[in-house]
Amino acid sequence: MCSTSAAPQVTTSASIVRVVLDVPLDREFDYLNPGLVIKVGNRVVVPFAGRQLVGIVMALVNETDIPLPKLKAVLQVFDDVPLDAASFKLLRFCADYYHYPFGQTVLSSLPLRLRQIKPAVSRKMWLYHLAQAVPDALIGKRQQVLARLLALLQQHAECSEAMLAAVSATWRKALQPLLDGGYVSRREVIATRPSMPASAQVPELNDEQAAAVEAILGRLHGFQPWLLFGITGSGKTEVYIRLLEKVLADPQSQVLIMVPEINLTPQLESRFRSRLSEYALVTLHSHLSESERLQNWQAAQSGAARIVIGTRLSVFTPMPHLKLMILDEEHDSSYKQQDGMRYHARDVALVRAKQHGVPVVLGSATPSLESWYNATGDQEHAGGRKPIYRLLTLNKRAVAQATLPRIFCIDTAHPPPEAGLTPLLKQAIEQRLQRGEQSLLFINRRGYAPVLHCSACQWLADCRRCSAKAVLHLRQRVLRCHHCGDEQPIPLQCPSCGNPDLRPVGQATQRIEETLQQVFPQARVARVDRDTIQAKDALTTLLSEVHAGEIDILVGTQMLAKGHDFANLTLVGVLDTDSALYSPDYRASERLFAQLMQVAGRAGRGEKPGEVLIQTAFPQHPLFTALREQNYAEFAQALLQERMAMQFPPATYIAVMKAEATEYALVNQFLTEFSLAARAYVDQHAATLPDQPLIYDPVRPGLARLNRMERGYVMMQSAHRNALQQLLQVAVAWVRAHPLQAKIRWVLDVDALEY
DNA sequence: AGCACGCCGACT
DNA sequence: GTCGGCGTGCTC
Repeated sequence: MCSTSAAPQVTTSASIVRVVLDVPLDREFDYLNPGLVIKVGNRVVVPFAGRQLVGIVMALVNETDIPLPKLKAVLQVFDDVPLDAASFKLLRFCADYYHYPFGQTVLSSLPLRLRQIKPAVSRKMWLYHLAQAVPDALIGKRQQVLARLLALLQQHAECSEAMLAAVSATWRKALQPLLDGGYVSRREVIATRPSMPASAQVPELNDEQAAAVEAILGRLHGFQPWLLFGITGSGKTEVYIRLLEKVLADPQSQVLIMVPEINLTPQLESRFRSRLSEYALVTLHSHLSESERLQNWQAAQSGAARIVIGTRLSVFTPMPHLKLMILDEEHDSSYKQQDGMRYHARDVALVRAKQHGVPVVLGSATPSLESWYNATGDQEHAGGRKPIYRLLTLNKRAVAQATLPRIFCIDTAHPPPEAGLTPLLKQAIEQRLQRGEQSLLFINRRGYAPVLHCSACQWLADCRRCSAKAVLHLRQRVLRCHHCGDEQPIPLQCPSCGNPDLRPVGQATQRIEETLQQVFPQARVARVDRDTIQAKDALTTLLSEVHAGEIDILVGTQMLAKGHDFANLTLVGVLDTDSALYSPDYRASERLFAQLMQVAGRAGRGEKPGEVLIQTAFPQHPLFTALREQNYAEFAQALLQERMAMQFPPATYIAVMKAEATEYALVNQFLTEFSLAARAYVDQHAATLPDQPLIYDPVRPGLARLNRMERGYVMMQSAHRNALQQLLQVAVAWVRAHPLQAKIRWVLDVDALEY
């Protein structure tokens, strides 16, 4: 059949299979079908450069440009079709927008089990029921097993596999004819973990919450982004629950809820489980085992799971009946993927909602400036941008008695703090101890002290692999780099001048914990940071101790900032955040404000009023003025004006070409050539581009060396997304063809948050 | 990204 | 004499 004649290469039937693979080559690969039954969307195993890979069939074709002798045959086909058309559309958009190879985009959206060659055995659970009366004639006299199965099905509305298996080990085989004949049907069930005892306590909505619910429910059909701007404790979760109750009442519906880090917000999951216990709920996050992940993913993909709660990756989970998306804590930077395809789950969610024609709710007490801009538009300039999102505001705390915490700054300039603590803060802690209330001290630095210093020659301990200081960890007796994890022994004397008097300088969690124990010997002090919370449920254990009142003072990093409700916690102390006030990173103050609002929200969640004391040398800083008034809107407006003036996002769109190598000279050469080529493109196409993107010279990031790699980047910026995208397409093609690209590591970060 | 093919140093 | 170092080049 196949001729050996020259081009054009044509075969007589659709015997060529076009496949995408998890390789950094942005194209499809053709294989011969050796006579297997293959459908578009199937997973196949194919030979590729001396190994075997799993690919996804994109098309079945008759012709190929590849010389026939080069074509290899598909080795194996799995009969599942994991991704639907809507998923491919979303993945295609992302591959284009983030300039990432389509094959890698597609494959990385699948659970690991579906990317592996061994067949993915899914452990689905089914419930069986009688669909219609079975004529007696169908049951043979000797079919005792079948008769007993039937009796069981008549007794019960639904039978689990375990019930049927109790009849006979051969139940599957016996039942099959009735399933085939349509007399018995089955439905998939999701193995739900025992939910919390259904707390029948349904809180009443206050007027703001009710208005928000009503507004969103009034526009359930069609694409509509909402920004739910609600202060901490204003009851955003209750709003979500009410929305879900309404949306899920339609049996043909699914809801996707995204959270920053699910293991840090177990309370959200359990509230959904107990309040919406009649709906199958699955979670998708990094703490699942691979088989759980596969099972949950498949439950979402089949439509059996009605509620999916997941981290950023879940934005790609196929959901055939998706009707609503919710993205909680939308400002959280963990929605941005920091390796591989550097997508932002919030932005992808918006695109997905638009493609599906469904609403998307972004919730936050401190929205990202991007979302704030989209929800409020450009208020400063006449004829400026109109809002794209609808803004809903929750200004009141949901628990009526709970009042907002009072926020004060303690000036560290006048009476300098002793071992990190000002007298005023110590007094406040003392008061709480006397009243039997709890305090939380927030310091965003783990370890004992951030630097080790030689008093004689001013030497400071550096990381050996990074351009960063090594952090002193006294308990483990090491100097550790928080960027690369490298550890080195603590020197007994200064390596530079031999002076044995090396001193820890500055404060970190371990040291504050030690100080507190000295100052308040009777207090029960606990520390929460990545070093103490290594065991899987250490955090849960500790939190329950806090709830039980077994802890008086908590010291911790931002781990403590998120979503925990401590009714008896009435004091939050914030130590040493000044470095973020004058950081060169223009996003630092936005992040600091969000972080401080979040920790402040930990105080006074119950009926007792809370107090927040912030130690700072700059109490007059506008950030603190806005924080004291808890006026995010005003602060955001001021920041936004600044960004407009500086032409930083969200006033403009940016993309960053990042490169690293062991020699900076290589990085510099590559990036210099890159910026020249990019500028040449922009100059040549000035007439046709909607805007001339700005291309900066190569510069080094704040952390110039990381893990022995010298780093650099080129920033590209434009007020027009399309202009930037057109440039990026050419720029990436240029890089892929460049001889240096194999010698260095490069990545394009579209809408980069950090560089 | 991997893996193979390919030419130069210290080892059973 | 080989085992293996990782340089460059390709993958249907």
